[in-house]
Order: sequence, then C-alpha cells, then structure tokens
Amino acid sequence: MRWNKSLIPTLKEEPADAEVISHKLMLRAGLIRQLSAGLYTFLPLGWGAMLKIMQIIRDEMNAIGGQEIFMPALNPIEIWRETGRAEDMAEIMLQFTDRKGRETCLAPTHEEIITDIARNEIRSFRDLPQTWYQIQNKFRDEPRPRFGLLRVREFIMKDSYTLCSSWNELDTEYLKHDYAYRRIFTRCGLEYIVVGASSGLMGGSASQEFMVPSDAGEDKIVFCDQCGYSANMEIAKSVPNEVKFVEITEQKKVHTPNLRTVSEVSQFLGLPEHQMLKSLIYVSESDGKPFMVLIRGDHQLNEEKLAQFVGSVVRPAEPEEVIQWFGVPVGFLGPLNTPENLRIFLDESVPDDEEIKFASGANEIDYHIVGFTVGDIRIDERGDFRLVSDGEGCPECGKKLSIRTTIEVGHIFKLGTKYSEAMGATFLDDQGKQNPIIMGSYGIGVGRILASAIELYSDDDGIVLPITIAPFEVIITALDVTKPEVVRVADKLYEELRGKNIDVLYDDRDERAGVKFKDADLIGIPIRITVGRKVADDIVEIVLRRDHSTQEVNVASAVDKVIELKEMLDNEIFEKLDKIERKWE
RNA sequence: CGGGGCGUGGCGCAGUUUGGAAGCGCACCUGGUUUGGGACCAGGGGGUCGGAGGUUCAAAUCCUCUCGCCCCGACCA
Repeated sequence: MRWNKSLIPTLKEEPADAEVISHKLMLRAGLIRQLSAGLYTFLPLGWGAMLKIMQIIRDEMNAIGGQEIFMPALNPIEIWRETGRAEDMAEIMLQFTDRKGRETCLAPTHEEIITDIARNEIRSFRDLPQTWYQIQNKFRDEPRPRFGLLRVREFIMKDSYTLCSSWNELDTEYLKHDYAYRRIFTRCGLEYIVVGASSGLMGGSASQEFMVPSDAGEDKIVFCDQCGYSANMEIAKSVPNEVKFVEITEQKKVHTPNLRTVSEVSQFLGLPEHQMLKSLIYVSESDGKPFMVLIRGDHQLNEEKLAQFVGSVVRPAEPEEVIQWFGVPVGFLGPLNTPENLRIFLDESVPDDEEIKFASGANEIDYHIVGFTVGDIRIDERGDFRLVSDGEGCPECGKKLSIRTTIEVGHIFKLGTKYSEAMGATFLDDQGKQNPIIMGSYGIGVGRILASAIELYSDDDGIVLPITIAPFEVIITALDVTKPEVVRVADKLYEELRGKNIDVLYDDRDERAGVKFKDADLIGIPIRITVGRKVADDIVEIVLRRDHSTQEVNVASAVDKVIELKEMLDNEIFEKLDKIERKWE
C-alpha cells in the first residue's frame, strides 16, 4: 500500500480522552477512531492488524477440526428466555422492539443459537463430536466501557462451541481448544498465563482463562512462582497468614458509640482486626432471601465464591434493608441473637478453637459483644468465602503467592448440558437412548489481542508490533521523493517485495525525513527500509523497529536481507510453538 | 446507578472567577526558502463556544434543564 493517498491519520499530540498506552497509541498511530463510548472504527492499519489476528485464529481453529459458520447477531429474545439468560444477562443485553413489535436483542454471545442449530440438526451420536466457530461482532451494554479496545460495547469475538456425546469427548475437545488457544496467543506474539477461572453466567463445570500480564488489565490473577499454581482471583485459594489471638477472659457487651468499622472497633477494644468477625448481610437474587456471612476482620469477602456457594447471583443488602430486617445499622451486626430463619455461613479460615474468642456487633445500636467462640454461633454451613491477598501461602506448596493485573484475552468453558437440557438438544446414543448433548464454549477477544500486544510492546517512539500481527511487515521510507533515483529504487523494492508476498507499506509522501521516521516508528512496522541519499552509492538502510539496529546493504541484496530478517522475526515466535503439547493424545 | 472532571475550528488548549468585537499552538490551503529524526518566512480558509430555554442593552462567560465524553466507585459494615 502506498501511504500518500492512504487513510493513516497519525497524531502528533496525545488524545485527551485516552488513559492506557494501547488506547493512546492506537489513536495516535491512526489504527482506530472512536465513534461513541465503547464504539470504535478500525481504520486501515488497525483493521489490517485485526485481519492478521483473525487469520491466525482461523488457521488454528481449522487445525483442530473447527468449522467456520456465521450466526445472526440480531436475535429474537424468545430464544434467550428458553435458558433463562434473557433474565440473567438483562443488565448487559441490548434489547429493543422492532417495528412489528417483536422483542429483539443483539447477541452478547451465542450458546442459545448454537443449541438451536444443534437441536434441529443433530440426531445421533454418529454426528458427534462437532466443533463450530465464528468470528463475529458481539454486543454488550457494558455499564462502563473504558481503556480503548479493552472494554467496549461492540467487539469482535471468535466464539466456538463443541458438541459431544460423552464427558470424555468433551475433555478431548476442551484440551484441543486449550492447545489451539496457546498456539494462537503464541503466534500473536503475546505473553500469557493460563489460569483456572469462574464460569460465572456461562454456567458449567470447569473453565480456564488466558491472561496477558498488564497493568491496563481489569482482572487480577493469583499465582505461585514455585509450583506454578495459578487462578483468577475470583476462585483463588490460599493459606492465610498465621496470626496470634489475644486472650479474652470473659464474654461481655461493650458500649461502642458510633464505632462501626472493623478498624475503629478493634482499635477501641484493643483487639487485633483478625479477632473481629465481620458480619456481612447478602441477598440471594434467586429467592430474594438474606443470609449472613462471617469472615475474619482482616479478610475480605469474595463475592464470586459466595455466589458459587449459594448457587445464585448475590448482592450486598442495602443499609435500609438491614435496618428493616435487623433493627440495627450494618456497623453493629453480629452473629449472636440473630433471627432463627437467617442462614449463617462461616468462612473456613475462622478457627473454631474453644480458646479463641472473637468480637463482633451485638445487634444492638452502639454495642459490640466481646469474648465468644465459633461454638457459640448457630452456623448453617462453612465454606471458602475469602478473597486471597498478596503474600499469602500457596494452597499447593505453601510458598508465597503473588497477585498480578491481567487482560483476559481468551476463556474456555466446559458447559456440560445446561443449554442442551434447557432447549432440548439431544442425540440418540449407541443404545438408542436419548441424551442431552454435552457442550463446551470457547471465546477469544480479537481486539483485546491487538490492544494487549500494544500494551506489551511499545516504547517512547510508539508501537512495536510482533511481525505476525503487524498490518505490514515492512515499511519503505523514501526520503525526498523529489529525487528521481530515490523514487526509482523505492518503487523497485516495493514491487519486488510485493512479488515475494511481503506485506509492505510504501511511504511515498512528499514529507521531510523527520516526519516520516517519526510516523514509521509510531505505527510500529517491524522492518524499515530507508531509501535516501545513499542510493547514489547504491546503498539503502534496513532498520529493525524494536531496537533501531541498522544495517546498510546494496540495493540488489536488500530484498533478500529483508526476507532474512522477516524469517528471523517469524522464527522467534514460531520456535515457541514446539513447546505446546497435544495433551489429548 | 453514585461521586468527580470536561465539552470553545480536524487535534491539543486559553478565555468563564469579575458579562462588553472568539483567541493560541499544531494540522490544512497559496507562494517562497529548506530537505536524514515531527523546518522556516509571508499570506489565507475554517468555529451554531455540545443542545434548549431563561436573565440582560449585551452571554462562551450568569441561571435552569438536557445531551455527550472521560475518570473513580458500584462489596468489606
């Protein structure tokens, strides 16, 4: 492509509305433009990179037997009601009524549509397994789009779905996806960590996320350097730090006027925070009933774990609700003298030793109770409700855990039969018996791959894209296009490289050298050929974007040299593929 | 949804406190000089000051409503 008439609107100044590096650079380098909150247009350079990424995805999906299809993004809401997700996803689903009065939505994902195809087309175990995928726009009415392409309302996702006749078959298809995903992210040049994750609104038994370490991310993962344990913070476990408990001799009620927080009360009582019991009131969204969760005062609640435990989305009770139900403000809630029908859950890390005594609210305004044991509490169930914090012990090996902010670029789920049962997608097994199809679901955020690559690879001059996803592999910077010999050589190199199937951008603009160098660095094309005054001596320069290392070569050998560098850069990435195992074989 | 910030040529901003002729830098157009890391000189085009209503002799500026964008939060009692 020739730059002169191309839509590559680079910006000298930083856009005011961009916060994270990838967002700033994508705007500055002319990859994207914003239409509205969470809605972006891909301009030629951005779309070029997206197409590269999508081609890698297609390659790898096809390699594990995936068949590409394309489903409507516009869905009748009725099909979403069949699984109950019209309700569950109501918050993020864009819905409207069309002109004939039909209730319609823009699909945030496609399990229901896939299951519909499956129930219409799949009859026998002989038809299974199947892997269907598409690359398509998804719509999610995010409460708060942000960080450029990292959280948007309309985005391109590769979503695939496996249909199996047995759980073993599902395990295989899941491992194949794990393999394909590792290859995809590796080929895109990303660093990533695979973690165990919560399946959230998708449902199902197991899931893994593919996370790119980056401060721009919105997810936190917990990992152990020693043994390799890793998990999303939402489900991560840990061994809490050892703490000492102060001896308390008698149980008594203490006047604690206006002291509501754990730290206020523990200071007032002269007790460590871990000897307080936090009494949190949550409400199960499925039955609307409140329940109490008790955790140590120095710990934090993990809502995701709680939701999994009670089997429903949960929300913290409103302060007004607490006063209405318990007659006290939240700051004075405690586990003793609670209503009989209130379920009480205790975090498993709270010791139930007879000798260890706790303090908590007294369920009476301005009073706390000091000196009770876990045995004094009417506990319904115990479970793991804690949020892991940095430096706690690894649940596998006991060494210290670390926490890292990451970008989620992929997520794979073993769905099981949640959708097939709800929608009646069945097959006949070899005994002639009808069974629900066993499903898996697998997603990749295409735009997030691009954004996280830029988060990983940039410098003060701009983007430094991995060659595999760069919209162009080579840029020819022709300096002073008013000189015929410069143009002649640059034109020749351009045609030759294109003839060798190299993706090359030809900067043929009548601009000063500084402008062209700055722009070339900004947009991050991996290899640059500078055609300038040295053509008089039959010489051009070849420069690598990542370190600006430069070599001068004869015009005649320039194409070979470029191909050599391209292969070197490609190989650096492809070498890593050898380490990825085919675990299902 | 709660809190905060911001809407002024394509981009980045000043002007708003204290009402009185819409400005600056970049970009763009013309001419000239330049030409290897975001050139210089001269001339020029382009703005319903987010929108609506109000106050006033007079509104970018004050008041009311509204729309949009960005940031923090939406859980720790």
